[in-house]
Amino acid sequence: MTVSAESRLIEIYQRLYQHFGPQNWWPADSPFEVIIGAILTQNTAWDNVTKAIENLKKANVLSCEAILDIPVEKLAQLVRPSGYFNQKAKRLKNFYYFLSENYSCDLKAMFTENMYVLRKKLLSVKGIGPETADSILLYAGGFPIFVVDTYTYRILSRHNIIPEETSYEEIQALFMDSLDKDLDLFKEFHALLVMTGKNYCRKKPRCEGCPLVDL
DNA sequence: CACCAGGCAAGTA
DNA sequence: TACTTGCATGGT
Repeated sequence: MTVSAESRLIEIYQRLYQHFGPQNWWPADSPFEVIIGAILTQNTAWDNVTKAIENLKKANVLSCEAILDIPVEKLAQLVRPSGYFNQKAKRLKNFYYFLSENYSCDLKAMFTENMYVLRKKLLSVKGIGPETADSILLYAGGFPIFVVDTYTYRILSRHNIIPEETSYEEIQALFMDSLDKDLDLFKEFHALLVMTGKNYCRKKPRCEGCPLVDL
């Protein structure tokens, strides 16, 4: 990694923060809701996720035990607005089964684990990949780990800060090696990248003809 | 009508 | 290992 890449990230953060201000992510009332949202928002617009979470609230399905008790078909209907509802109902079940078996449904107990040990365990749950695991660790668990998503990749590659083929973990390491390990910084930076990432067109590889945001 | 959204797992060669 | 495909609703 180059020194210039490090300073570019810090510069980008300063500009985004000055322009948009604090985002106060994750938008949720509790760590429980953060985890639900992290699974439901996979490749899905957040507005649809809020509808699904509203359904869960109305049905009073707001605990580890409730998720495990409700039939998967009913759970699927409740989360239907978030798309991929059959898959996501299973994924919610998978995570809360994992939480039940290993930590007696106690999130605080789970978060006493070492960050990277827990990350590996989360990745072993079917339906939890790198971004979902890191979102849970950062925004529900308060661990200083950086969340990488499609916008993060898109912005960095468009501005030629990283090559096209850079992996998730490489991008994550770039941020974590460049920035102070500050929880609020990690939370805000990821949120700001999502905000501005929506302004980038999706075409590959270098989005010929598409304007870049002035970072 | 087409395209996209805060991914991930499973199948194929 | 390196691609490809299925999953699916709702907004623009």
